[in-house]
Amino acid sequence: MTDHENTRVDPRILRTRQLIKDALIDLLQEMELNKITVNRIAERATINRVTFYLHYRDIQDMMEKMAQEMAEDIEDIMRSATDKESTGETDSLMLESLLEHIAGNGKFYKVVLGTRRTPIFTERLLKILTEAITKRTEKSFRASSDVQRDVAIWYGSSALIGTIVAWLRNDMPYTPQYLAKQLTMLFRIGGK
Amino acid sequence: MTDHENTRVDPRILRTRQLIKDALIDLLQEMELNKITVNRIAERATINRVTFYLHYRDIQDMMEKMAQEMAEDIEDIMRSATDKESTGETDSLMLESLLEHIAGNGKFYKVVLGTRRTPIFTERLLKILTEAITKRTEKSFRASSDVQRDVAIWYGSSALIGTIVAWLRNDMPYTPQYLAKQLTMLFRIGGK
DNA sequence: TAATTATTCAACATGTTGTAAAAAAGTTCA
DNA sequence: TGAACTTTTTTACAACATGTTGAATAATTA
Repeated sequence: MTDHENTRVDPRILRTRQLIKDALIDLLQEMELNKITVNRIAERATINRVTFYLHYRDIQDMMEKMAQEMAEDIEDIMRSATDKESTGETDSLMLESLLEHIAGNGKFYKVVLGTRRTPIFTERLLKILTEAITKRTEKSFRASSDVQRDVAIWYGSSALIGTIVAWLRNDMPYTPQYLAKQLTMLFRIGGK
Repeated sequence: MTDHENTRVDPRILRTRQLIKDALIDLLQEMELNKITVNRIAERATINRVTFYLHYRDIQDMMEKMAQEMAEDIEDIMRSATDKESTGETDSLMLESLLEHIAGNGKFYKVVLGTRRTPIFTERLLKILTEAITKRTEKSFRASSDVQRDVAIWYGSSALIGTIVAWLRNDMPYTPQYLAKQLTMLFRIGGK
């Protein structure tokens, strides 16, 4: 997706890794994870099977690395949304940026978040959202409604990620902006 | 979990299937799904590997069948909660019965819902909750807040299942009754 | 161009999968 | 109880997947 590399890297490495990643995303659209082998990935990526092992320990390891990259991308996006705004609309903007990013890489996210095949990615995003909400409600949480704070955080973060997943599964029927607004409304009234 | 069988079944079949299921749950507590082989399941279940194939096509098939059984159990529970109540507190009672059932089979649910290893189960429960909420809001939905009904349903059902998962992961720090109350409150104010 | 690094090729041991046929063990029911 | 039936075990097999090796070829760098 993004680069993440400052030091000059051998273009063969970049090319090979990209081919492998594309191949995996490709295969995940077609079959369950347990049908995907290093062999198939190598074939699809038009590389030698041994080359795969020069870059990743196994498929699991590869997915963890991809999830890590995704998490870094998303954290960057959310950080810069927080930075550039000083009005009170930070979380609405954060959501909007996040959804735009997801929509912009729809093919990737539809596979890794929208299918049941790769829980690592969903897990990772849930963690990011949970942390964001936890931070956000650090001071503003009002215990008025007798709701436990941790329950409210569980509730809100799962709601966000679940809605994003459903949105992806339904091929993003709303614009990122509109969905961000909807989510902000739901999020404000409940779970806070 | 429950029986589901009216016709008399050879006790060897029941015994073997139970051994296999227990073995899988056992192994899922210890390792990722991709490390679990039919061999390991058979060893742990103290049955012959070939016997596994007399009952299930493969591990995937086995998990689908287990998820189906879980779904039937849960649907029974929710149906009887709906039946026995005529006051307006149906959904609170439904939630409470559901959470009690989950708590009562904590070891099982902690593994199949609380880990990232078996998305089929989470998926299945999400579907049940989504349908329940859809039915529940069929007439009572008020479009007052400019929130799309489908978005509200995505939001609410994901919130419910996500909270249950988090509750399991944290070893159920609240009683089913208390959590049901909390969820009902959160659910009432948001997502409707 | 020379040195370095990445990729390919061929090969290997080890383990998994799914299936088969026949023997052994357990269950049912007259 | 004993005979008929069903399930489980045993042994065996072919196909495929895994992870690693050492040596060759190819691409990049400087």
